[in-house]
Amino acid sequence: MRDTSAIPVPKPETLLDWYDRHARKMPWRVGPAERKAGVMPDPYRIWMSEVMLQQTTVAAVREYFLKFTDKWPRVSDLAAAADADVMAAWAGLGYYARARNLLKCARAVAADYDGVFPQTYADLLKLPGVGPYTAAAVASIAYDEPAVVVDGNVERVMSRVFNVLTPLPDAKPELTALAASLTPQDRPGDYAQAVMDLGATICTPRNPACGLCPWRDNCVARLQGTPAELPRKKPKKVKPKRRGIAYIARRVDGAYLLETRPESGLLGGMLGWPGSDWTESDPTPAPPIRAEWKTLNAEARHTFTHFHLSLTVLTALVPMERQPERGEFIPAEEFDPKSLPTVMRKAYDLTDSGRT
DNA sequence: CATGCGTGGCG
DNA sequence: TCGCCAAGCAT
Repeated sequence: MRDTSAIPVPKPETLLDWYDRHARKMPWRVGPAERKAGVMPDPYRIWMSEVMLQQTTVAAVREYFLKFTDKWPRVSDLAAAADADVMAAWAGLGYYARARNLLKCARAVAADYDGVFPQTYADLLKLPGVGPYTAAAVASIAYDEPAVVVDGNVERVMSRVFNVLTPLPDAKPELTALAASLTPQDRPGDYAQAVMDLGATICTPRNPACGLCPWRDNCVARLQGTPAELPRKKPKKVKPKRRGIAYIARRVDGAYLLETRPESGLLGGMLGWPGSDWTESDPTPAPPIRAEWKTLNAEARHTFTHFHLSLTVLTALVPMERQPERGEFIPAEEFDPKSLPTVMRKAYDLTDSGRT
């Protein structure tokens, strides 16, 4: 193996210089030039963006961020919102516990902190839906506290620069310590965003653009010729296949029979079609209302984090006076398929109404 | 502490 | 078509 002991440890200043020239523009971001001029970001908007960005791409977050901050410009506005409105606005973004915690957090800030976000890592960490990453990101970006920000980008950059061969998640403490060793006292917020920009645009999972990297002469994995092999990860489990039945009942006045799912668990708190459990064996029929159910030809296919789902969709037209055993009828003018989680919208899209 | 928890894009 | 992946958190 090549002797890498002579490779200099990377300097945060080098990355910050790169960030000054290449920072990506985002709706929630205060750019490096503005930031140097003394402009501070709105903690509410930083927190909102960070929660949305948890395990989610910038491209997907953009429109949701604009929608949320337009509807609810301040944390007090969000705190006063109805649960169903927030869940409906979040529909399609995934990981719905984030939306429930977002609202809980806004209400906690309004009630316990007089509508002003706490300003330290330690206090931020107490908020619902705010873990080590988000607390550090808000503390550093919104308040310039030199907190140690460790997300997937940072893990990837650190594992390559320092050639960490331990697979994740075991490597997490080591990578966190390495990240801490580089976190500067000066401009910690810009530095945190710089590492994430580097990971997103240069130090990418596949085909990293090492030639353009400001730390190219400090990266042990690059000097070894193996940056794309890092970080190593423990093998994942295979996703089982499950099946289920969804019942889409439309009343003659156009109202749809829907139900709000339980607060916890899969798609918790979201609106959905009544149906069977989703199981690996044959699903047990469970029609929510007496009707002449017709099975659609196509099935709705969807993959969740930990299983594949194939959903058989049944439809029926029911008379006004018929009472459902589960769920409630939502008037046609209040029904918007965009307020459904994606699997439920896919089922709707298979119906005659959904295709028109 | 391993597991549950979405979605869309990309190679 | 398919596995991997993206600014993680709660339990």
